[in-house]
Amino acid sequence: MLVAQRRDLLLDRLRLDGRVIAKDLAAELGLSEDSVRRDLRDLAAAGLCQRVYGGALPASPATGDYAARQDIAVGSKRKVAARAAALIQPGSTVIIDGGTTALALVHALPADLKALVVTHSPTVAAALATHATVEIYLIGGRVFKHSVVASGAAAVEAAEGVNADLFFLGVTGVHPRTGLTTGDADEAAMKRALSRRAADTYVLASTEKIGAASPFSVLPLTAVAGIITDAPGTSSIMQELAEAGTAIVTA
Amino acid sequence: MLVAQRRDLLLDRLRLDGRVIAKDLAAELGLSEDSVRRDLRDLAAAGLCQRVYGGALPASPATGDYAARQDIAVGSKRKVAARAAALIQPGSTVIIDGGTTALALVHALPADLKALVVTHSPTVAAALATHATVEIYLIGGRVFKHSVVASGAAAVEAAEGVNADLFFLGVTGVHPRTGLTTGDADEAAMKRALSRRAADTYVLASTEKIGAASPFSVLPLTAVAGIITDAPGTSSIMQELAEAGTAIVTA
DNA sequence: ACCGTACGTGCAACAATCGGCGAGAACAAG
DNA sequence: CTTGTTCTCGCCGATTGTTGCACGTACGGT
Repeated sequence: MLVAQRRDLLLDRLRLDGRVIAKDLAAELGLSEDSVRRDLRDLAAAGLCQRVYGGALPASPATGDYAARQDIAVGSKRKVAARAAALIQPGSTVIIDGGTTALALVHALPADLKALVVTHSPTVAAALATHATVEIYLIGGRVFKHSVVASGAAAVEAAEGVNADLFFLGVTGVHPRTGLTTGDADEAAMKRALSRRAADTYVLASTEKIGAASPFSVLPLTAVAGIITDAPGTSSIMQELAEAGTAIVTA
Repeated sequence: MLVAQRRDLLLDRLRLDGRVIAKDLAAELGLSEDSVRRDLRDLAAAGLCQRVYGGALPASPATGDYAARQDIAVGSKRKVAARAAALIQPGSTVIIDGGTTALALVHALPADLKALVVTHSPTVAAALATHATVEIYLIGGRVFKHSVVASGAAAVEAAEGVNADLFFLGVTGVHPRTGLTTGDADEAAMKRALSRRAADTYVLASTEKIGAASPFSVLPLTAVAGIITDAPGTSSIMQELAEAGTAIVTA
């Protein structure tokens, strides 16, 4: 076991378990707690984890000194992405939509996940290229710039050949009455086409999407298996969604 | 055991095992740890692996295979890219291959160029998204990670529907006798398919490609309209190429 | 307030690294 | 055939990195 490898392992455990206990790791790896502590100290110094008494936690997203709003949005997206990633079964086929939340999902995938990811987003595909074990199938077509995804007739046609277990749908609005909406008609059609090719569709809805509505309707709320969000269930909009029978997956 | 052979073995082990331990390799090959270390050091300098205490790890695709190669001969690539961009007529349809030189071409495109760019590289497509006036058509298919392009049957089929004026072809080797070569058979087939769909094919050949050869043949030198390179025409390889009747476009 | 546990630091032993050196092989030029 | 050059390889010594242990301190639960 190389030192650098061990540190990667620590970071993996942090991502997967959300924490690391120095004593346990020392026992598992068969070395002294001192060494584990030293590693954690170094990783913390590099900003890769947060040191706590007894072990360490993943680096809190709020470590940076960015604009506060951006941090919240990023944190929200990351939470939603992490919850979405947990839904993916090894060996399954997953369709991932375009957009920033979908991109966060790519980064939240476990490093050793073996799965086939289908996407119509070149950005998602490019980001996945750095993942060791995931296979990538890219849906081609006319690329629309505002959201950087392939859409149009050719893309819909290419999507018809796909059969997936899950589809992670990104939208710009989730509203109790208008349902799931987005800003472009062609894109909405593309999202519908992808949704038809998956057994279950989950919506990636970071906080700011909840209660918002955009011009073009994608799907009714009843057409999806669940909405993944980190918005608090106590808000009136969330309660309306719950009353409408929508399954809420809390991140 | 030849030196080059030994280094290939090291890279194979890195791919297969995800790590190499200097001590073990030295014992296995029956030579001193110093030699193994020297090899690892050189490979790391070339961006092909990441040196760590006790051995080496594969270069992460994010920073290594792709990003490190990007560092190498960046000036050369940029010159070639600028010359290639000058060949594009406004209003034409252009196919752009994958790879770092192709990416340089994207950045070298005039900001006000109106053209349709067809590509099977998600990286190229994503980079083009920031361009104001260029339209993008993405060819989908199975994405191969080492070069981050869509290849395979579906991609070839999707390419059949395209008719372009120019194809900018990226290869890893340009040699007077072996012609144009690359490192993957499927990729070579894809490049041939794209070449058939364009009236003229130009090769993007930064200096380090000239005189090099890779396992799989893409096209003979006679099949392309020209080779864009910044290698000096005085070198013996370049003179051999010229004598073989290859059109050289000097950057 | 007390006690067990975790923490950090300094230390010693050991392993790995790096640069330089010289021996030997391969090769070209005279 | 001899000479000189270049490359590779193993070895040496100085340096740096890693590890476990000991000791005093800080922390958290009871």
